[in-house]
Amino acid sequence: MTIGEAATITGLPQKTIRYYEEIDLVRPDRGANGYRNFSRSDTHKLAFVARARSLGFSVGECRALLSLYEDDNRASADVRQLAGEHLMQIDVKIAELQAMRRTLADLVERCRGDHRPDCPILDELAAHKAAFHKEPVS
Amino acid sequence: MTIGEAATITGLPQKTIRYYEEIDLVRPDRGANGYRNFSRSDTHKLAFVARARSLGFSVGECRALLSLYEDDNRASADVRQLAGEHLMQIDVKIAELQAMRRTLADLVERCRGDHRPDCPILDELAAHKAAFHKEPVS
DNA sequence: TCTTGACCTTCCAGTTGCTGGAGGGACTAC
DNA sequence: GTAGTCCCTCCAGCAACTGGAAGGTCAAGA
Repeated sequence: MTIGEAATITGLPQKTIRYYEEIDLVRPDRGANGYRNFSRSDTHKLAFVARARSLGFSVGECRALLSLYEDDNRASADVRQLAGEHLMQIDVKIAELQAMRRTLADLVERCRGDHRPDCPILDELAAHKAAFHKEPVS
Repeated sequence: MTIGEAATITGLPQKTIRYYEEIDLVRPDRGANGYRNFSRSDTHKLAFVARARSLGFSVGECRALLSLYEDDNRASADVRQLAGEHLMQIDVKIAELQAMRRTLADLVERCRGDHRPDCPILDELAAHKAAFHKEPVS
C-alpha cells in the first residue's frame, strides 16, 4: 500500500512515516516507480510505534520495544524493566509539573490582574527586589 | 563582571548565558578585550529568566515577562493572563502524563516480568493481534 | 493527446533550548 | 617565558518531527 494509505491506517503523518523509515524503524520496499510499498507488517509496526509514542516512550525506547516484540525468545522481564523505568520518569515529570503548578496557581491567584503594575508574579520572578535598582554602575 | 561570575551568581551555565545574549534576552556590553561585561541589571535579568524557566515558561514567554517587568506602565492583568495560560498548559500536560501513567502502571503490574515471552505490555502496543501474521503478501 | 489534479519523491531548513567541542586569544602568577 | 585558567567565536548535534520547494507519476476527463 502507498504511504498515503499507511498514513490513513496508522494515523501518522506521511512525514513522520518517512522519518521513521529514515531512522530505520520500518523498511518498506519500493515499487518500480520509486514509491514506497507498505506491507501489513510495516503498517503494524508503525501502529505499534504510534501507540508506544502515545504512551510517552522515546523513539529509542520504541525501537527497543519493537525489537523485543519481534524477538520470540524475549523475556517479559526485559519489557517490564523498560516500561518500569519509563513509568518512573513519568512520575518524576508529573512531580515537577505539579510543583510548578502549585507555585504558579498560588501566584496567579494572588495577582489582582487589573490595570495597575504591581504583581506578585513578577515579584516572585524578580525575587531579590532590593538588590535591583536600574543599572547600577556595573 | 565576567561571564564566569555571572554564571556563578545566576546558576546558569555560561553556554546558556551566551545563548541568551544571542537571542537578545540580555545585552551585556564588552570590554576592550572583547570580554562580556555583565552589569548587576544583566545578572538580575538572567536570574529572572532562570526562575521563569524553572516555572516552565518558554523562552518566548520569558521575553514577554521580562518586557512586562521592565515596563512601568504594565497592567498586572497582562502578567496574570500570561501566567494563567501557562498554568492551563501545565494542567493539560499533567493530565496527559497521568493518563499515560495509569495505562503504564496497569500494564506493568499485569506483566509477570519473568523469562517467558508473553507480555501484556507488548500485547497492548500490538493491539490488533489477530490482524498481524508475519508478512502477509503485502 | 493533452492537461489537470492528486498523488508520490528527495532534499534542505527550521523548530526549542540548549550542549559539546575545536581552535584560538587574554590574563594572572610564578 | 610559560603554565593554567579564563575568555572568545563558530560549527555541529540532540529529539522528533514539520514545512516547503522542486520535481516525477499516475489516473481521469475533454
